[in-house]
Amino acid sequence: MLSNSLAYAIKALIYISHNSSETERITLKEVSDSTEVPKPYIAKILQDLVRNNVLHSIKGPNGGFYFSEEGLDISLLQVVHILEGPDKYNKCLLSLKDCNASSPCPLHDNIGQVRVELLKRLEQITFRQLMQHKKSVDLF
Amino acid sequence: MLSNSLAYAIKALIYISHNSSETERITLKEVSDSTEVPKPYIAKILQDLVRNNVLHSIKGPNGGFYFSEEGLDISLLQVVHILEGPDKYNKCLLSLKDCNASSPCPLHDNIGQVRVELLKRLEQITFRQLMQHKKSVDLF
DNA sequence: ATATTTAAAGACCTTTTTATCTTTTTTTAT
DNA sequence: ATAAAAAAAGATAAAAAGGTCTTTAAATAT
Repeated sequence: MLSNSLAYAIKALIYISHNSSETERITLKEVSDSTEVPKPYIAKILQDLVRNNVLHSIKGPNGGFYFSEEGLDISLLQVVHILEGPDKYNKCLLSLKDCNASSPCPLHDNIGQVRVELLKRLEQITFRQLMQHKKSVDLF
Repeated sequence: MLSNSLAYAIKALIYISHNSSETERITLKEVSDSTEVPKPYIAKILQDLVRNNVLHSIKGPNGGFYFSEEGLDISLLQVVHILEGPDKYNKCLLSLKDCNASSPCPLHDNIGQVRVELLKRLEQITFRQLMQHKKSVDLF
């Protein structure tokens, strides 16, 4: 239901949210080791998130990735938009061009409700919330 | 949210459900023309559905695809299982092995509910229902 | 200044999904 | 029997997703 890359990103971000601050950065190696996502692959994903200001990073000794205070309030939906584009959960389930509330496709009212609910929840969930989840501490 | 192939399959099946019977078969060409799915691609999908008894087909002149009476009661979930395998909407959103109600991952209770609702609806919807949808007549 | 540590960038490879083309098999009408 | 109509099967190609490797750039400690 969620892509591989998105699930990896969420795991990595939860890990970083727990362990980082502006002064305590997490290295790529640590993220890769703890989340068990291949290093070059998670690197690509994190680079993308840094470019889009979800995370910050600093190079060199004692460098690494960290969440700023504001970053923690980024929603899952924003991460989806960055990694998969804005259309991922936002188009007609049958890819019809003229599907809408007044002229709905046969799935629009039924499965479409689920899609809308998914969007709503993705928008509500932030990393500040996720990091408070009890399991997220020993996820890794 | 749904794969390309699955959306194609659903469109084709809705079309066939409207226009076929054991004596009136729909040719591949007609399906391809009406749904605007490339012929060889929709052929592959329909073959798969025939092998799995969702549809029936007959070769030769006046041949084609048709839904049997029982076929119309096949659920969308069964089609998902055939085309995408049983795990598609059935595993932990973060792909954790030990994610369950008593030890849920951080998405389990929230996004997981949406997943369960999706499964429930996919299971309830049959082609007999979909063919009664008003738009499904002039979908194509 | 230099060496070391670390992320960034870019080239490359593999697998899966999407799509096309060609040949074969089956059925029917003549 | 033969020709035509149609699906089945299989081989191939293109694009996207997933994954790896190497080089470059930046920061820090010495």
